[in-house]
Amino acid sequence: MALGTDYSGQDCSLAKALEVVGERWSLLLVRDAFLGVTRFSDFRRRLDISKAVLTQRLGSLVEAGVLERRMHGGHDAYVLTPSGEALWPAVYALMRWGDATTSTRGPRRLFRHLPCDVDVDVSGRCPVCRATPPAAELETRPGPGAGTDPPTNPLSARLREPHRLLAPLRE
Amino acid sequence: MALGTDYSGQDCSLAKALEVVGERWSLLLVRDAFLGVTRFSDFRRRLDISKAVLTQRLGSLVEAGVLERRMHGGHDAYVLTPSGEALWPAVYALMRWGDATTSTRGPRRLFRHLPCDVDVDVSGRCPVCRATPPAAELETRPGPGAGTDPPTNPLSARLREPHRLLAPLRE
DNA sequence: CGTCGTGGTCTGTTCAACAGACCAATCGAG
DNA sequence: CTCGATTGGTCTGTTGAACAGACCACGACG
Repeated sequence: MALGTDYSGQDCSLAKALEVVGERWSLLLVRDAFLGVTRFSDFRRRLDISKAVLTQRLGSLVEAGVLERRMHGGHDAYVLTPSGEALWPAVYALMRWGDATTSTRGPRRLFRHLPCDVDVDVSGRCPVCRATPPAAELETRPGPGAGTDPPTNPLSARLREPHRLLAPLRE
Repeated sequence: MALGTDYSGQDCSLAKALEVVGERWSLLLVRDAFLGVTRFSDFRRRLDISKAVLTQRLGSLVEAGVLERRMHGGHDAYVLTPSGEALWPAVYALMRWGDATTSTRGPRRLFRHLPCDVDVDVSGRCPVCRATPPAAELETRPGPGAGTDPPTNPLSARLREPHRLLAPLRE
């Protein structure tokens, strides 16, 4: 999308947002970052994306301030910045719409507000404390709409187990 | 994006959603549909998109059940279906993220909950009735972050005036 | 020392988006 | 009725992004 990525001349917040996260793969990378994926090769395993494009996407997300790249011994780690974490409501809303339109058995993934120990509602709000919790306070687990096939790789298996959002899966 | 539009093999609601609205232009078309745009030529005027691609995008949104095409005398009208209207929380969340990351003077557009006569908050909720109102109950107007240049065409000028979402601008 | 995993770059190909020409149907003005 | 403008497209040639896959440098491990 990159050439056209500049929806220039548009005085619109949505267009600005899409210039950053509207390209192919971008939001799926952000989603996996919320789930705890941090490494180049792990993003690749999850997404079946070409290396060149992954390099480019991670680079542009870093440049846009959505991800931060941390050198970490032998390997790198890409983690969400506060600005990237602020994408959570948008990611959640799109997931719920995807569930509503394509799943007959309910959400594929559920999110529990850890301090209150309840699942958030369809608008992302905690029914107990009535707040819209940030991703860091949520734990995710498969929902009734989740697929039944065995995961294709150990990484995806780990991502299916209940775990806190934003917690890196590897040190 | 269309070839790759099938994020196939992904058991993920976000991927399903992006297969429908993740292509270039799609969400901007949906945004304009919320603002009341219904006609082929009006989408074109707003978006500076090639005719062939617009034809294709409108077609795939209709096929996906997001838009409905109504023959209407000499011209056609594309209007949001209930499923399309359900995209409002996602569109709103992305707009707010776009504002937060690219606007220094606040939101470019504000949304008022008509029954309660108050602006909705950053999470899309009405501070009075505490509900997350559907788009049909909202009125929009320019916010403090809106651009100051004069609109490039009469259509965009009309879209700047306060008006109810989903209300067609033309009969 | 060989080999595996990591994190890339480079090359050739394919396919979607683009600009712009063209066109049939309809509508309003004269 | 005729003329021109508008609407809602289709078609063609070009460009550029995504893709598959080869290659490579570095470090860890056995």
